[in-house]
Amino acid sequence: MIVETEAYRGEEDLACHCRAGETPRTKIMYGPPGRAYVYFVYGMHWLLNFVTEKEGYPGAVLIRGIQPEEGLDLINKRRNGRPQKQWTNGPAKLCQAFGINGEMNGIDTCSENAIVFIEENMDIPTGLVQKTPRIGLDTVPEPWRSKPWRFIVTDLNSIRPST
DNA sequence: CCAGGGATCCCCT
DNA sequence: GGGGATCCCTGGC
Repeated sequence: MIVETEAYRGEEDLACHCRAGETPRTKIMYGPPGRAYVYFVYGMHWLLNFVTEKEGYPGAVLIRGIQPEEGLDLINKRRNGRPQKQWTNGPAKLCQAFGINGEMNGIDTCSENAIVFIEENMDIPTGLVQKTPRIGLDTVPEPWRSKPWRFIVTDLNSIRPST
């Protein structure tokens, strides 16, 4: 279950990779929605996004946190035996947990046999979704640094009782 | 518990 | 040539 996301939208959004226009790195974001945009940061981490805007207008949603429901043994192994709370509570952590890397960049997540896809599960009440500024934008000018385009599910226990 | 810094490399300037 | 949509370990308190 996806519990934390961030939105990046348009070349005018100076926090978005597309601020530099269409380049080999960003071209996926200019394509049709539903594709995976997977990129590499800090020399060691992969981050997963889903393209969200219509073809020709760049935009994507970064997946920053998930709650795993299946494959816990595999995730535990991939996360190197760390405490369960640290398995998928970060954009690079969940990519490691899912085995997501640059080979998945650009795949159509809506196609029949996509290895990365989103499955509709339940509606989360908007009252349980908190909005905050996006993370890691210390060098990004205003107003983009403060745009409340990060979304986190609060009070997870009211959706799914803790085990 | 929190703050600080190193790891490490692709892409853009 | 430099910075980055991060993570993890260390040291201090």
